[in-house]
Amino acid sequence: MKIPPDFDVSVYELVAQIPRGRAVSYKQLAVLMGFPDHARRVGRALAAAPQGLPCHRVVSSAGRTVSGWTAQRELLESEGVAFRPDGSADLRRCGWEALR
DNA sequence: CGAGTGACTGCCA
DNA sequence: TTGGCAGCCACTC
Repeated sequence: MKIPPDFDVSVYELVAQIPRGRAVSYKQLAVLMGFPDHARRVGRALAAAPQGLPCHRVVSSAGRTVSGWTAQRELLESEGVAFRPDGSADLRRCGWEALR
């Protein structure tokens, strides 16, 4: 499956829909948008994401915050996202579309 | 044009 | 449970 030119845009729109107090993994985003094998591509898209996008709500599948961005955890916590003692986001409780 | 790198994942020891 | 390793894709050197 090829990557459409509006792939990045789809990522942005999806991220913009993440409700406050929720977190999503790159893999989750890739799956929701129909590209389960392009989590890495999603990460690259977010690296170039425009300001104003709540990209801090996106973490790795293990719940790890973005490399080199320690403040991301603070932001999520201030929104009500639960974190584990090891410093990973609790996607089981605060995962978007994966909450149940 | 080949090699290296990264906001990733999943499998195996 | 934790750490190492191999696929993957796009971009830069």
